[in-house]
Amino acid sequence: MELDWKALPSLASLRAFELTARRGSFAAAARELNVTHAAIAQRVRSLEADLGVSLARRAGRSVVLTEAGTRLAQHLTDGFGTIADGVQALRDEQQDVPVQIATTLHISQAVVIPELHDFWRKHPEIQVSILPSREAVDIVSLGFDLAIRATRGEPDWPGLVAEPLLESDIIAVGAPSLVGGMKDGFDAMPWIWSAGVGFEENTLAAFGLDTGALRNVDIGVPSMQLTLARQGLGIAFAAEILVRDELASGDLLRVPMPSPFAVTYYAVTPVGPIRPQAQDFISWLKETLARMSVSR
Amino acid sequence: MELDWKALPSLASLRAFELTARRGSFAAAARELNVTHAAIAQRVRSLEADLGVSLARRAGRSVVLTEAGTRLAQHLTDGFGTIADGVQALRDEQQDVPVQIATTLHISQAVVIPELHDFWRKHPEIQVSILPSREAVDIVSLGFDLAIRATRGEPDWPGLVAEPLLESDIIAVGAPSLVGGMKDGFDAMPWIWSAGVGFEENTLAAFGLDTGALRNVDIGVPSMQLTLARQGLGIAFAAEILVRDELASGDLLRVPMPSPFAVTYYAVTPVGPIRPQAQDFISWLKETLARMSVSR
DNA sequence: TTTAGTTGTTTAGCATACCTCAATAAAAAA
DNA sequence: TTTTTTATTGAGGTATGCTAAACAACTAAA
Repeated sequence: MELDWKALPSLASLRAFELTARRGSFAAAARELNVTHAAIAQRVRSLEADLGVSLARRAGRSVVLTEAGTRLAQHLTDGFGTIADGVQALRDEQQDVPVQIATTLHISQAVVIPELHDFWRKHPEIQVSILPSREAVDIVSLGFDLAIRATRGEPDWPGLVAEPLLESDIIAVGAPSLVGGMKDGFDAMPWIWSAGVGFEENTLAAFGLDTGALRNVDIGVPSMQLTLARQGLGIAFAAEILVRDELASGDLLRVPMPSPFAVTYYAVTPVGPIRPQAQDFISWLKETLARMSVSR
Repeated sequence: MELDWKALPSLASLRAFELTARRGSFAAAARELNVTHAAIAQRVRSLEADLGVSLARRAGRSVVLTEAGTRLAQHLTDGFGTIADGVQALRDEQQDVPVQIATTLHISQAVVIPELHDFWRKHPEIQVSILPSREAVDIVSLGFDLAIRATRGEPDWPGLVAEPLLESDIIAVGAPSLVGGMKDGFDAMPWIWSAGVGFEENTLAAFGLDTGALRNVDIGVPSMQLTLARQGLGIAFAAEILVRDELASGDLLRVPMPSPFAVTYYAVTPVGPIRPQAQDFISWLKETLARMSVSR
């Protein structure tokens, strides 16, 4: 005989009775389900009425199952136990898999890694795996839980969901030896950028610079740009949040040019459900960045 | 590990997903649960969000389970199957037990038995067992499902629940040879009743008769009273509903005295749940008696 | 015995989990 | 192509199941 849902009483009633049977009283079951004992009593009575069988007799202060009730409770405990096992297995097997995060080297070094100890303190059971990569990878087919990406304006990543984390100005920075004391004339200095990369050329244009006439230090590897700037080889631009520490320490100086625009950092996830661990990480990241943001 | 209810997602969501898994589409599951397919889609998505795992992917016109979904569905089908088996076993074992009805000979002969074919036509699977008894028996300790009892005024049977079925006037009847043509002087006729039975003496008093001066035919067995009346041995009183057929056929004539009061028939059940079969019988009885009542 | 604490019962009223409705999109069948 | 079936989404409604509160019944401690 195949499972027929129409023949089953309300699942809430079955749940209430199952726990009552194991705990021996309505009150105990109620505490465990976070409801009042009146609710449990109602469900059990409704189940009795539905089945037309007395399941529990009130014996003084607690309840005693009838013979029929005992047999039913056994089936319920077995059945719900199987269900709980299946759910638990699904949850367990994800517990071990680390949260896989794709992001750029800059973001991970400047923002995520320095604060990670705080996350591990709050969620010691969650493994985190960060993969820094040069360009945006396909997190869906590679099985990543999320990426941290920045973009100017509205995000447009098809098949992905973007949740805003933080907004940060794009600023120009250079080594103190290069920038110190200067007020203008920065278009005569060497700028560190990659020719042919649309975003970088657009950014320079937004600074009011002519990419054609500019002296260009092209290292080809974006992750090295700030390193070069720190060594005084030229002026680079970056999101303020990424260089804040170096500005504070004096390793870099801000070039006195107004920020042409800001970029927004997003937590990007595949459409569909998000693993609880990944959700925990995103929530933590959002809080952390918000805290960093106000302390600017 | 013991079953922990707090770790389980909503049971409605699990139910929706289980049936979706077996039927292969939201729409099919929705039809079987008598809900819209939008409801199913919502439940499944909520389950996915809760677990943080994709369970079903859209594959063209229907849905295909993911690997995780397949495993979960197996547990769910097993678990809910066990539960359904337990419930079904409880229902089956009552199916065979007949509905046990305690009532008086009069009521069963005049009201229940003549209409029983109609009940069997509507509920061929329900067994009915009628026990006619002289006085009210303890239906709780004897395990009866219900009794049919009449009383004047408000019912008062402790430990029992009484549902009104029908009201019927108490009238006086006699054989045509005895009553035919007479207009009054019935207090001079022999009356059939049992001395010492409170209800019968009160009834006579209500008719305006003096039990002390009345000629008394006391047969001792209430079930024989109407038989004696039919044979012309005296005048008896009874509820109108019980003698209607004999009045119609002319076997009995109504004595032209106004009815002093009416009695109400009740379906009486033990407190607590009522077996579905017994409930079916009571519902049928109520309808049947209501139909008989209006055709008076 | 009295008193205090725990538990079950009942009712009315309320809240929210779950559903319907309606409009859209997309795939398969006709 | 048009028609039919199915999934998706968001807004809004409602029935199930809950809370609240007052009571009754029992137990155990004072």
